[in-house]
Amino acid sequence: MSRSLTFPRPLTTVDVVIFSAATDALEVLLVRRPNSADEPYPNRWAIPGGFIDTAKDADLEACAMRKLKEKTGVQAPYLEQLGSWGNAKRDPRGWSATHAYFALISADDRRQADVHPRSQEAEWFAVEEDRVKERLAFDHAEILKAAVQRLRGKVAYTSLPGFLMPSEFTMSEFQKIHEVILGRTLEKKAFRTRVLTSGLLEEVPRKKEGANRPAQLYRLKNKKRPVYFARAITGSAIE
Amino acid sequence: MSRSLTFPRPLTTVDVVIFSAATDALEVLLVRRPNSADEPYPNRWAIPGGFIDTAKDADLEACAMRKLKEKTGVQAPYLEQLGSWGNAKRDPRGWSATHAYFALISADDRRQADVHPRSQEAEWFAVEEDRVKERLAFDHAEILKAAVQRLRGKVAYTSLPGFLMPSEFTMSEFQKIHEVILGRTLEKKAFRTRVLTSGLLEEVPRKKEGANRPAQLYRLKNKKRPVYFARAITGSAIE
DNA sequence: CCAATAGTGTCTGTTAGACAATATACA
DNA sequence: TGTATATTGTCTAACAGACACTATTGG
Repeated sequence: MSRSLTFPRPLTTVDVVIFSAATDALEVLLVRRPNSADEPYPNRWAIPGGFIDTAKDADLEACAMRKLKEKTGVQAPYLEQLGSWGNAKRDPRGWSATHAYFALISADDRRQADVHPRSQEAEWFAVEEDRVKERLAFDHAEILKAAVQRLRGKVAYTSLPGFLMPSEFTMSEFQKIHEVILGRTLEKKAFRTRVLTSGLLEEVPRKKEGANRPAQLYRLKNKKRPVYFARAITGSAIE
Repeated sequence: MSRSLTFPRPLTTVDVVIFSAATDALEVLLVRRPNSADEPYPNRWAIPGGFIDTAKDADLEACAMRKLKEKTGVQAPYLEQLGSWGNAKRDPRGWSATHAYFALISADDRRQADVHPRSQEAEWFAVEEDRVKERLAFDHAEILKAAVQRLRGKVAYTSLPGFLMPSEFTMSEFQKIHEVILGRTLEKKAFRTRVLTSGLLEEVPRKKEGANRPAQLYRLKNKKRPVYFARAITGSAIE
């Protein structure tokens, strides 16, 4: 047998930072660690994830999808690899490495996402700046921070926020999500022009009625791939 | 003991895609797999890397640095996490995952980089489009492709090529590297203006002499961090 | 003077940003 | 009519791209 196989193997996990948008905040789904003495960080809130099941998981992404499905019931949202974190100290059980993903859940899926009746306690938490109020298990605060910064960075030059919207939405609602993620207001006309000339959206032959002028409804033309802009919205953090 | 520790652990490696620039091509450092029957892909060219040594490597990045040092002798170039690849099939020895990094080696370091007298045969190969001519071991062709695409994508809106240059260089040389990576020519004036107004470079009080008008020499102002541009050079692939 | 490469002048087109003006609903 | 939100008009500044022109060296 090859010498290499005798190396001690790190513990290997996959974690998925799951974002969704509430009316006026970006939110992240966290799960509570089991309350048992032989588990690390008992009772702490954590990013959903866990060990790779080499029997069930064909590859890393499939494993991430499985975790996502287990926590939210959601099938195919936007899923992107975020990075990996591995060192000797992050898990008291030994040298461990996690492959981190981040997922965007549409407002529609979120309403269906049935977070409670599952094995583990789970809850949506508002993201402020680049963290949540709770102390997280492991190095999950750092991973969450990286996820938020990646998302924020990409908002400046991609259409990622589209994946957080319901199936139909107004331009103002779309702008609002951008503002929530970026943490600052955007100029209305510039935003509309940018979005409309990009061909990212198509009009729905319907308007959203209210106590004021009705707003045109739009939907994503492509629910699979984001659009990349050649120019960033300036002033925002660039990843 | 916690149930989770009984999961079979994937094999875990770290690979480093090491780029450097020749006069008219982007090059990548590959190593030859050992020629022994109990090793997978004997004799094939591969991206340098290997198993994590949980005793020596404090974290993933340290492991990547170690691999880099072992192959090139280079200490601190530009090193960025590229992504991870893991599935049941990529290594015949079992479910395995690799944490891939990519590194940029300056032309100066490359001249010093003493690639041959090491344990393993190593060689620089020209990158064409997003691959090399040789068939690579494992899924390394895919990883290399991702690395090239990432680099190419970032060239459109960052100063990454700066890390491939020697310590002093002319504007034309700098532009040439951009062109080599992007695979197309760039407009001279636009390039110079973009670079010079960005504050990325500073003049060296010296000129490069030749059989024609001498050229101003420049050097990077910041050898650690790349500069991000708000506008991409258009027409190029966006990551 | 010629060849070769370095470097500039100037015009155009695109688009983000600022900000004011107008439009359309309900009460 | 008044209030609220949607949508448009218009001007400016920044900057990439195109392209022609000038500058400076050695031979």
